[in-house]
Amino acid sequence: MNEINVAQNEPIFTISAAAQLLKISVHTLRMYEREGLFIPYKKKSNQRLFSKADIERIQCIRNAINESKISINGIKAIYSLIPCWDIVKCSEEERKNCGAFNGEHNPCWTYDHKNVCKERDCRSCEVYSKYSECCMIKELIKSISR
Amino acid sequence: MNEINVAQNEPIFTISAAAQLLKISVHTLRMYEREGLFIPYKKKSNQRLFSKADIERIQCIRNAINESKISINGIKAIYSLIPCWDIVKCSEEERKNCGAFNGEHNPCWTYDHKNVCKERDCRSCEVYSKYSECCMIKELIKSISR
DNA sequence: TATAGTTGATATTTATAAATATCAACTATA
DNA sequence: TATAGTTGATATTTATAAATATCAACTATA
Repeated sequence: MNEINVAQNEPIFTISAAAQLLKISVHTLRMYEREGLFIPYKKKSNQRLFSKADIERIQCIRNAINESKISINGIKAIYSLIPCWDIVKCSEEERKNCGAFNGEHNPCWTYDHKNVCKERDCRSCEVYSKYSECCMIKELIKSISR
Repeated sequence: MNEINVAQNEPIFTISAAAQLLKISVHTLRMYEREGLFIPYKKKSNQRLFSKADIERIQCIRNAINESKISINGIKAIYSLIPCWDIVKCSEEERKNCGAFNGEHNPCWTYDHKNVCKERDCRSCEVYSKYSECCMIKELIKSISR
């Protein structure tokens, strides 16, 4: 009953398995990672592992690129609009010196964090994991404007 | 004193003048318009006219495409995240049937409006005119999350 | 310990978005 | 009323982002 039902965030797929599931090459996957579109789990040996949630996230990135014709830099710019400050509740002072808060080209998880985010693991941070789909970002903006 | 200082929103430049100022072709300008990136003023004869504000707006679009490498569809997706509903203060009911509120691919001003926006002229609407620069959109998201 | 898979880095190819060109019909302005 | 500019529509070119290929060194696993 639970050999099939693996937890959504359990890193179980190797890069080649992930590539097969997504029908793309391992090179493409590494390129997306280098661009900061996702953060895979890494073993001590530096080998990447992907969870089901990772696969879904990357599928969403694929759709944005191939169907919606949004360039990789466009996706990064959209990710940079996620109101992370509202989710992690960082201080005024912290925001002043935060590249993520002040930038508009890169997702927050691509920055070296000094503040409240330093202790956080971006991969399990709500900013990264919950709002991975483009449609979720607009929903988030809607929810904070209530 | 005021022959030089023309109002920012006065439509004074023909398409060829605008193209010269922006160092692009009139074809490219018409393409951007067809994509819904901007709305020029139109004379009764259907001829376009551009204001200084229009030129600035299009310069910002150019930078996004050429410097930031964001595709046209990427820019459209970013524009679609502008919380117009929070600016025009439309009702719950109106939001339910609004393509702009529910979509995530196109700027609100590219939709046929039925609601509160029907009476509004998008070109002079704050949603369109005030948040034309990409950096302003993040600022807007910040301001509504206070 | 041998084989299959992984790492990052760089170089090359390809797919296509963005830009340009061309057209005949229409409009502005001198 | 003649010329220069505009309109939209379609066809073509080009610039480059995205994808792929190749490499030697390293790691996993049977």
